[in-house]
Amino acid sequence: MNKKEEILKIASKEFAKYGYKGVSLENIAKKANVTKAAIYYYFKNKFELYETILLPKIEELIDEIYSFNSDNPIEELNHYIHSYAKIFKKYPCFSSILAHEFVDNGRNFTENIIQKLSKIFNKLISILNRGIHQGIFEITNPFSVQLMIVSPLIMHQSTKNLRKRISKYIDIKIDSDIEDIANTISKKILKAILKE
Amino acid sequence: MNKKEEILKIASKEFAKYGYKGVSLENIAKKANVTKAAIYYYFKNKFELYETILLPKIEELIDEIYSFNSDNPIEELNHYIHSYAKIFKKYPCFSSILAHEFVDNGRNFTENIIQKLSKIFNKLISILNRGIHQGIFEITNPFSVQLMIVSPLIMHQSTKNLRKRISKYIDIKIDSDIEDIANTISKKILKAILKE
DNA sequence: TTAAACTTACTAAACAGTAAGTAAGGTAGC
DNA sequence: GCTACCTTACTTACTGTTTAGTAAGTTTAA
Repeated sequence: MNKKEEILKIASKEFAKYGYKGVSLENIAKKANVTKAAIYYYFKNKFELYETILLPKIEELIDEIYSFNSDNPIEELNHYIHSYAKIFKKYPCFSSILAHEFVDNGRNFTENIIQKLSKIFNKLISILNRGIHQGIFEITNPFSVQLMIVSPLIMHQSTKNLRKRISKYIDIKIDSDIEDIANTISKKILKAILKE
Repeated sequence: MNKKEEILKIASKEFAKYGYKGVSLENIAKKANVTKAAIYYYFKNKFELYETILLPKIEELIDEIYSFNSDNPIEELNHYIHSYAKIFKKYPCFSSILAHEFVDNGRNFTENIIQKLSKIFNKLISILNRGIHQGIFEITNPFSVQLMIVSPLIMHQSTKNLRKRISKYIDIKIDSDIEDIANTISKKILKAILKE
């Protein structure tokens, strides 16, 4: 593996673990067996390194979400939820980076990134609207639905260790795969917003 | 208002906004119109200041959650969810601090705090178990339910500005009170885990 | 006069970023 | 086929800033 790839690999893990501000380039350099100046040889600054990791994942999520079309809002919502799970599973760092940004109010999101996130959210809105229009969904605030979908998926990844620590005091098994969680969420959300 | 209270007031906001590591005591001092050394006069170190803010809120949440007992798991679950909403509404900084800790895997949680969080989680487990035992709840992983309850409530607070930024690109109204969200979540969760 | 409630002025470490240098390999000109 | 000169891919050693934390001194009120 060449040095640039090595830097990106280590940096992804670091940003996932500590968030943008918490990451030290010195530390990345040490773990990647290069000097800090080598990072600056490949990337203009800390933010360019960050964006190089983050942007492609957002774009892949958009592609995944928009890759499926159906007249059935239930199928569409299911695909929307599983798109997140699929990309989060493929890039575990991605959901953790998003988690850090969300609690930080997107401090390091450029306007470009905000627009891409809006595009993702727009898809959910159109799914919900069609469902309401077809009379099969209850009227629900899309922001609430988005929060109910994305935050458990994200938190599932980022609270892994915390759950492990808590389970020392409680007799309970740690849950398994993010796709299982996505299935659960998908079923529960559908059950929750379907009209009876 | 005396200086200690002023420091605590400012510090709460700062920890909520930036998380433990992101907070600068120099900055708190400036905003509270004291010197940094004044903070060290009242608090042994940064962590003691943090714990002074965090611990009482956790304890109040425990009290609130355990203040209600019923044989009806539906009522109990509803109370469990609204306990979070009540305390989060009373201390908006609390949910944001929790959010930062959760994405940080509880890096600044002492064993003491972990035990208290376990106690909270235990209540949910016993509610779910009773519901399952009475045959009215589906068998669901309590961690998933906890995530579905707490993460949207927390994220609702911490993504406020982010949602505002996104709504520039999307024609949608920002949702209102956290208690409305709690109501929505409570209804949806119940609908989701109730056996039909 | 003494204790509480601070302030001033510092230290040491960590941080993003940079300037200047260098080793290795390729290329151009003769 | 050999020298001169680039370019790529870095490293060394630094700057300036921000940080948690401290030691020693000062003011104020009982």
